[in-house]
Amino acid sequence: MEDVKARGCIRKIQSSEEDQLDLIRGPWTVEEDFKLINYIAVHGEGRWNSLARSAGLKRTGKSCRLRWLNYLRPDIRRGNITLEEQLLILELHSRWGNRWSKIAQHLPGRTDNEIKNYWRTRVQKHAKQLKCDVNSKQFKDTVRYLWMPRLVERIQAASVAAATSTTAQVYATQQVTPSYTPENSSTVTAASSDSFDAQVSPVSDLTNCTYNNGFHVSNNSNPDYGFHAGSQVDYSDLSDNYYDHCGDVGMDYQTNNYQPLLDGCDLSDNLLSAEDFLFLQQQFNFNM
DNA sequence: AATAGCTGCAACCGCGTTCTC
DNA sequence: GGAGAACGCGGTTGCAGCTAT
Repeated sequence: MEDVKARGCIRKIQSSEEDQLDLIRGPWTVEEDFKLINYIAVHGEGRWNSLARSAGLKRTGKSCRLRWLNYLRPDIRRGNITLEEQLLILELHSRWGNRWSKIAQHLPGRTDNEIKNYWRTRVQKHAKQLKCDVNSKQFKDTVRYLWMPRLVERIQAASVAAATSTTAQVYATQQVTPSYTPENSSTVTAASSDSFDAQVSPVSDLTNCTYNNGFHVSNNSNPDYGFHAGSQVDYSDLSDNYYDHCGDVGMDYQTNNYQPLLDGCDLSDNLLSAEDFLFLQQQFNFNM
């Protein structure tokens, strides 16, 4: 557990009403965490204002809820955002925009706050480096036609590497079904009524796509999407939605199909090489 | 070694929506 | 049906730790 006491001072809420209650704000202490965890273990969550009082916490209900949901919940998945998660975030954000909570529903163990922070600190950083607006069509195209294919490449590479080393042993000893084979790539239907959820195909569809030189996007059985190796990118000639052809991105979280790819993958953040950036900057300057 | 600038992320805030009485 | 409370979401802030100079 993080030593929250190490962070900043604890301040009192200024408003008179809350001042009377002697409410605390700022970083949570270990003691407060224990109080909250223990109380929820016995009484369950919800009714946060009364929960805060009953648990003896001098916090607002909001603060307790946030602490629980974003940090203390037992199913919180900590650590770096994996390549698969990055891919999913990019895809879902392209569909839903800043609907962080909705996006988080598709990344078990990740909170909306974490995804939001990831977007602001990593994705927006790339947009800034490219000197373009994160909401611009050009940047969205970059994400879709360069960044996402790069991620797919790296997922494939990690998958291959894992398969040739320890994965076989894991499969043999744990009887884990190998992931993303055509045979087991059955469609998963999720509970939500959103169009995305209606048919969530496994990532095998996605990784069937081939990428040449980072800019050529093609598919064994699908039409070309506008990028060609050695040629300039023609943004005006792009398909409206590459994934309409390449298959909906989606991870099968409900089976073992997902977990093998999560293990041992490269977690570094260098998604776009210097060459990529130079190329893209030239593209942006050309189009401005 | 000092420090200025940057990064990542936990926590807060405001506001719209949903729930409860 | 209405009012107030509670909840949930997206945007923003503040600060510890890291990096560059």
